[in-house]
Amino acid sequence: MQEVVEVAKALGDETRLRLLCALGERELCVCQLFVLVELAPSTVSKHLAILRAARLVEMRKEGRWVYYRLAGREAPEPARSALAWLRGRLGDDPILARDRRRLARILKMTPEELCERGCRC
Amino acid sequence: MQEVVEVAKALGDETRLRLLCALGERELCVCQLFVLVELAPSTVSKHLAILRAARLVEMRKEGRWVYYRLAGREAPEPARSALAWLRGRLGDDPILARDRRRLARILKMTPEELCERGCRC
DNA sequence: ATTATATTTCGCCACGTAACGAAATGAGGA
DNA sequence: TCCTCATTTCGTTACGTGGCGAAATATAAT
Repeated sequence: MQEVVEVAKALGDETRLRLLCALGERELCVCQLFVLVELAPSTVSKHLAILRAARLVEMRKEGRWVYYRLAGREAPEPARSALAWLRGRLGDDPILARDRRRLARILKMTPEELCERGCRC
Repeated sequence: MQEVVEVAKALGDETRLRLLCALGERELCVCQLFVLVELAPSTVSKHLAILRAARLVEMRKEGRWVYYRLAGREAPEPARSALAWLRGRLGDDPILARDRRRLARILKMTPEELCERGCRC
């Protein structure tokens, strides 16, 4: 049961849902994520740690950058089915729609470019 | 999205999962529920209000007693699918197993008997 | 080696929330 | 009507959580 509680708690926050939604189609670098949600790097890092503890996302280090992606086949059932539940439920939200538009622009830059333009990561 | 956040928050608490699990098979009176989870009536009442706000349960008044049950067909999609998600995920937990045993004994009494025996609701 | 920089950890503050008991509410019964 | 009693609401307290900036960590580049 504790595992279910942890997953549900992780999903019970608007910022974390935005992050999961952004990761729906592709993996993203932390610097792309905090530019997207417009919060301090430390704040986004903490959110990602919570999602990771609930096994909803996985991470991958590449040089100076850290990439996050949604949990895959090897994730425990509660997390996997929760992601499936989410996918069906986050269709037409104005905040998420705005995020998708902003993300499209962010994706036109590589993490290198994004950070050089004074995102001051 | 706010609706999804509210449902997830409601599910992110052990006591509330125990209540939902107990309501899985049948409706129950508040006095049965707080005897089950061994918390103060006011505490259980608040948990039920949170579950009700998230549309995960419905209530029915009958005389002095109030009965709660899981939300049915007329509940909004996020709540209904969340309950379906839950059902598959709360199988073999020791706390829930204990609750089932205790609930079997509680169900042998009517709410009248339960309250007369000094449950001091 | 030293510096620069992407991310995380830590310490703090403001706010949310779970617990309780006391008081309020509301429905029956006397 | 007045009283009883099941439930909810209110007020309080302790603890959890989201936010930030500063310091620590780790990796590349010079």
